[in-house]
Amino acid sequence: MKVAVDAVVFAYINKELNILLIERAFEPFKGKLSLAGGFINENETADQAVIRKLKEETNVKLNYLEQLFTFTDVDRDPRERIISIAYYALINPTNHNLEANIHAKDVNWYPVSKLEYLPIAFDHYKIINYGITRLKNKVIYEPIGFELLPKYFSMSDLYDLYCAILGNNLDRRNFIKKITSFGLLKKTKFKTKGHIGRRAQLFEFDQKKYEKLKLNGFKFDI
Amino acid sequence: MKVAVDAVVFAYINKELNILLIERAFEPFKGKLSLAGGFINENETADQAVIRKLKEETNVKLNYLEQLFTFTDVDRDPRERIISIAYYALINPTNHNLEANIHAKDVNWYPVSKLEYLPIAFDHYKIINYGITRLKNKVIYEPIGFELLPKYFSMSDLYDLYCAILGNNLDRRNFIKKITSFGLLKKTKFKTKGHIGRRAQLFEFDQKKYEKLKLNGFKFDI
DNA sequence: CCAAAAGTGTTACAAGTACACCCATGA
DNA sequence: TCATGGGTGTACTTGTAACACTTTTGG
Repeated sequence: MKVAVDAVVFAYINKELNILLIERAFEPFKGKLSLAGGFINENETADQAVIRKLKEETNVKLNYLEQLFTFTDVDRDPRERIISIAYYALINPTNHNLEANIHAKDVNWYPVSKLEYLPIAFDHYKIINYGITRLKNKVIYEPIGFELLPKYFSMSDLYDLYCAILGNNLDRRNFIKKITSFGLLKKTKFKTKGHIGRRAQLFEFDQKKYEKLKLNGFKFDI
Repeated sequence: MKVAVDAVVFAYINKELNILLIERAFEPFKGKLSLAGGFINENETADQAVIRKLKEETNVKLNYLEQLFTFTDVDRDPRERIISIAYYALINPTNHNLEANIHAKDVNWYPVSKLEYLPIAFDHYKIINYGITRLKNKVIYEPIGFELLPKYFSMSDLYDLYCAILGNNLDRRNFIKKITSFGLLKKTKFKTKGHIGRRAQLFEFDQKKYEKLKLNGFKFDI
């Protein structure tokens, strides 16, 4: 019995949630798309294996990594019994430019909205959907959305991101009112530029303040 | 690399949350307490392995089973590299009488409140705490508490259970008001007996109605 | 001056919280 | 008749939801 890791890697590109998939060069499922992943070495944890494999296969750097679920169906790999410890990861725009990566030949971003039309290998479609569900649930009560945005972002960026993840049922004013009420966004001295329309104030998420508040029982909740 | 399962099995006994532990007969950690579990066979899923091992080792029957987390620290077992897919399970009073079980010689229930004083083997203390945290979080937004109670239960049973799990910060009247408002408790024709004081109405959880409501977007939430 | 995106408050309604007394029963 | 646990309602506070116009800016 072998043990592998697989990672559902999310990025926020062109106002859409995207995931990272690799075009397989060999059988089984040659030419189809699969998650990044691979076997765990004897001397590393599963977390370390994910980070190593993502570096090897795609050269992306992760902002956030969390274990998702372990898939153990007996026939999930046609070759032999392989158990997969699945993860999901978030990366921000500084790190998701694949052009800059040497190893990224057959690695690409695919919008979540188009997944159903793609040929996805193994049980990875199931794993991806599990990841999307977890992200939707978690983004509501943990401030992990910021890991998908650049360090400085506008309220509109943040609002659009939440709409992209959750599916548009948010009232813009109420969203801003609530997120502002936590006092976790530091106003920076910067504004957006290079676009039409009014310039937006840029903010920065105050991670340290969040850690402190959390210790005192504060719960982030959109 | 070997793959095992371990289960944090919860029962509600004497108004306290208890977990099932086995006294180890052999080294390593001989005489210490460990979770029920064991290796996964080549032809079974992890879920099936948990059910099989619990039957073999403790003969208890599970009401609810859910994967918790996969623990992969390199040195978590002193003998060799063993990855553990941890589960938590809930069982109700019909099934938690260990006296009736042949294999249950060194298997016992231990109140969660006394865990810190017990000698617990491997990284199982960590796994148990992970399980307790998950149970606390999940019992709030999924109706899994009922799996710890007998089929027919009183409002006081339910209230006491939630207090035992969450730690007493509940207002009795508000709790009953809320849980009643869902309309998921069927009044039975039975009442408690064999105790002093006024007799309590017994209720039954309406699983089918819950499934239906859930499809329509209903969210259980204490 | 126009098109585009940013920014900003109020009101109505729903939900949550705090709180105390009477009832039924068997011993 | 008393001790024990069961059962119930209201007022207040807080949070959520719905909703539209003005401001800034570059072209």
